Amino acid sequence: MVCKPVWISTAAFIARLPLFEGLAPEELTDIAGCTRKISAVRGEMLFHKNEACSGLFLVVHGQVKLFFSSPLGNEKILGVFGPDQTLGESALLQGKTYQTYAQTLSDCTLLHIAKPAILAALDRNSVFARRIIDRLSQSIAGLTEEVESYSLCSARQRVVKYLLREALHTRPGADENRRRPLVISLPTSKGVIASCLNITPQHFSRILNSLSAGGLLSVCGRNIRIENLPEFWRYADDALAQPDAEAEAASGHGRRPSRPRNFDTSTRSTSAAFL
Amino acid sequence: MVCKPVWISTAAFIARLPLFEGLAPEELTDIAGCTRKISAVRGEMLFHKNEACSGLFLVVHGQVKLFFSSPLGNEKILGVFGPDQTLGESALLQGKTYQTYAQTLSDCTLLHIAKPAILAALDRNSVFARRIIDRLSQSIAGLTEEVESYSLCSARQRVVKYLLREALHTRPGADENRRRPLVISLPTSKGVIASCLNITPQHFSRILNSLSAGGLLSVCGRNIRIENLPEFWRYADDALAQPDAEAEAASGHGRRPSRPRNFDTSTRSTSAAFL
DNA sequence: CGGTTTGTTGAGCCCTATCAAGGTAGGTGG
DNA sequence: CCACCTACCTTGATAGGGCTCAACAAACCG
Repeated sequence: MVCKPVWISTAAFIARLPLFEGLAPEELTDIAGCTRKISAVRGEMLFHKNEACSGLFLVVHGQVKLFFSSPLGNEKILGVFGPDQTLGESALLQGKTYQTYAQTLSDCTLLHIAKPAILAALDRNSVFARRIIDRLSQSIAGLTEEVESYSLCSARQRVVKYLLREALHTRPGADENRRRPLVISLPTSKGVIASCLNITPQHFSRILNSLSAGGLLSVCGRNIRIENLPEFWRYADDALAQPDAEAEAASGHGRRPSRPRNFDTSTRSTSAAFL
Repeated sequence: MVCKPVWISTAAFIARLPLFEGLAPEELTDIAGCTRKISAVRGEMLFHKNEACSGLFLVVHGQVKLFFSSPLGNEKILGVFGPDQTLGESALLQGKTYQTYAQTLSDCTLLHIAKPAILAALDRNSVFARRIIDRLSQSIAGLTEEVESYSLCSARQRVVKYLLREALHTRPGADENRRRPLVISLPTSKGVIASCLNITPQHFSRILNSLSAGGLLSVCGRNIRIENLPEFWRYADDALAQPDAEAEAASGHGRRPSRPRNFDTSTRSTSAAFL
């Protein structure tokens, strides 16, 4: 069912990407010259945590996961990357080591652009630099949102938000007033998605069930139909920890709005500078 | 104990910062020309979430917190920023809106550099661009680490790791083999730190107690003395959820009246089986 | 000295993880 | 075509980490 793409030249593939748009032809050929093609089977490691970063990875075809792993063997997936996406930007540009592991989720074709080529382009071309900066900023925005989700949202809400995002991604036109059911198909396995959302597969399954029981959606394998979009939005916006959809809202004990807390007069600052 | 700094020219203050190092004098004066000084009392909002970003904030004196807030009034602090640190880089460079709220934790002096000045410098000076890129990458590294912590570490471990980081920050030389106790003083209130670590103040307090009962550290107000550094490291490295250290010790004493200004070393013998 | 902010302690409960089996589905070989 | 294997997913039971609620103690401040 997955059709192997016809292989075109690396230069052509690179030139096609928004990231490299506007580079001069000779700059592109420079970069293409420092690029090598990688074919990886499913389950192959692309890089390890704490490994020195050698360049930028570019997914041509297939899926790659970025993840952490604890000594106990637990793993947390930071994200899944598909065609035309890049891996390892931040490590590359910090001149440091990778912070995560990267492993293919399926057979993959990748390009690897050597570090010096990127750095050279960065120095020479301010438009390219600007584009890199945009990209890093978006990364920050995404991570920040993730932290917000973990901190302020329940697992249920994270699931709802995820589905909503996914839905709008597949059909950008569908706005919140749209009444018609919206069908989305999960981009990868449920287990992987669960890990991305920082919950266990079991819990994810139960949440989906519960939402289904509440009439919000219906599940059929990896296809999910959102039956009640407005309710979805309502749920995502509220930070209300909704009692189980079918368990009745009888116990309406909302949490007490806590006063903003803790001022302080000392001078130092906490952790390393974010933002 | 906090001494109000003598006010020097904004140009001089800016030139002093690593971020702007290497800029030509006229570039610096350009930037200084677009900079205004802000004096804020404690509790003042610097910006709101979803507000358009007008420029870069620079802390001269005082502390500012970056935080999210849920409809329920719960708040999660992303970070606390002190003298010489900057706020809002990523929003600025994405050309988008702020993702967090910013509020002063104490009376503050700040500088605000208008957006166009930064963007211009970025375009003109590739060294500056490079420095911004480094900074954004560091941001990403920090946030990534944060996500890792939330995903793979218990609250206890996050506390230990935080203290360790703080300890090494105040005394960089102290390496893990050092046996001597290490005293650190928390840079801000415990409530704020708890929020940064994504736990409640109550839980934070209990964890500190438990670590104290285990002989790992002793607490006196905002001063914390790490008694057993190697054990700290061991704990931070393992992802093991250690069984409660003082389960048996609980019956020992009801409470420990804290003595002002002095560490209380007498509370208990350290012979209690830990681990 | 009273009011306010900050920190501690106790009791109870809920969300979520863990452990442990089952189902299902797709691919492979007989 | 069926048996079998290996992911992948679901379901059930149980427990525990961390939060909530509620006081109270301590420190701070004018």
